[in-house]
Amino acid sequence: CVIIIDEAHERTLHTDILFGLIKDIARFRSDLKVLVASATLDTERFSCFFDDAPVFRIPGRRFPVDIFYTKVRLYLNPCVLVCEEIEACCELLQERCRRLGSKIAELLVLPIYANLPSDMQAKIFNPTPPGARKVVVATNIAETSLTIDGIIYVIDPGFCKQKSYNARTGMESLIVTPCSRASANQRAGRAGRVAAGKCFRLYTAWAYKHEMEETTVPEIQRTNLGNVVLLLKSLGINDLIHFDFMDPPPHETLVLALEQLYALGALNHLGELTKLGRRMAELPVDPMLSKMILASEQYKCSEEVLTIAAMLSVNNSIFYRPKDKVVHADNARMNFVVPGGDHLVLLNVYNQWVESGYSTQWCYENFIQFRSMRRARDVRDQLEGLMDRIEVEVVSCQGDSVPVRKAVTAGYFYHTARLSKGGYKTVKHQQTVYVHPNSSLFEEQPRWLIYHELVFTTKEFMRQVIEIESGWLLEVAPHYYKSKELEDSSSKKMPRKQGKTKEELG
DNA sequence: CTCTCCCT
Repeated sequence: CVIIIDEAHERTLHTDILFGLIKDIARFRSDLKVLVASATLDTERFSCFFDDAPVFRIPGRRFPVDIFYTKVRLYLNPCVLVCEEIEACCELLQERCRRLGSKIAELLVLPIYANLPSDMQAKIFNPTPPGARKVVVATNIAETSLTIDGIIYVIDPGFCKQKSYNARTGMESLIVTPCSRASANQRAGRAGRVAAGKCFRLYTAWAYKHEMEETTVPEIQRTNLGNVVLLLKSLGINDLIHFDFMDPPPHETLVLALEQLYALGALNHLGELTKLGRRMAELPVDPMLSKMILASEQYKCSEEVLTIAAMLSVNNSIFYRPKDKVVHADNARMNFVVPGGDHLVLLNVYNQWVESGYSTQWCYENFIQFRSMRRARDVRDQLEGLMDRIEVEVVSCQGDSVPVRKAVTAGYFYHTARLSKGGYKTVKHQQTVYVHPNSSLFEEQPRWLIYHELVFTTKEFMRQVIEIESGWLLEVAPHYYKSKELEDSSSKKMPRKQGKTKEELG
């Protein structure tokens, strides 16, 4: 039996988990052969992790790429770095071309990024007309995920946008950071696929050598580990603090994940998986989402909650808002607003799309991204298929929003915010947070809110919020909230302290 | 008063 782990250098969350599991299994399976394939040269790390496994070097078939550095660090126009980098950069280039007029040959400027509608993505593959040149302005989608034929020159600004996770506050953010040398080399390599090429790095040779990290920080060290911990527990791995990770995640991240799973009732006070936890682990989604789906059984609204879970899983890419049609797009979006909050708006969008017969035209007319809807439908189908296994009957609450909001509360009570004089504060950490301006509740400002996620961009924003009543918190999580902590007159609103230490839970 | 690196 042979297991191959390909693209190991990408160090995704899942390959890293696989490393740990396979190393463990290989110890008592002498018939098992493991082959780890990596495109980078840091083979020693992999070899060392797998008990000094032998290394084979397979030469690649690539053309040479000349690399040029600048004398000083060059930055793209600052506005390009601050917001909507790809679109802004395209506009900048096009404006320069207009000013040069007939002095230069025609230059096609084309953007590419994952959330760009597919028909616009397809343009980068069209053959360039004779005499013209093509510039593709890309995110790191072009670094790994797709290959564009005929690229001879690469310009590398030396930055990337990376997700980072703060386990103390449970907040994630996208931060522009210098990329690693491995990433820079991957980018340069894109110039040498069809012929000898050139790569222009907008930074100095010194910066490359001394300032950049050798490799990118693996995803496992900068993400929420809730579902990883639940998965490992369900596989019978109890001592996560001592699990053999190639690069262990921050201790606080593991502790927070354990703490949240305990609060959700997925783990008992010994850190063992409960019956509820076992059912939660059957669903390939984050623990809170999983708990929300399981709670929908009690409130007889699984039909609606499955849709909401699916819509929440396609991150913020449902509504299409092109720059030149902002007013139209915002009007279209307003037409979907229903009372109660964003989850119910998403439910409304999905249901109307179902009524349209899953129509592409309907999406186009309503400024909805078809690709995201199709993805939501796939996720929903997959989740619905698992309902049997976790013994949840698929039923509808027929338009009543209370059961739906209670089910959301049952999964997300950890994400409660309360309106006070200074604005919203999280109940857990008394952290000041803001309703995202895209939210349907942006102007309403209800007293009690549950947020789906907390993201830092220009401020600490709650994205996807739903209005709740404080009494529901007691109903769905009596073990977590005590009634007097929710009284309006009380000045301190703290959840009950959890007496479990990491040792007990780990 | 926003603003999306990538994938499951």
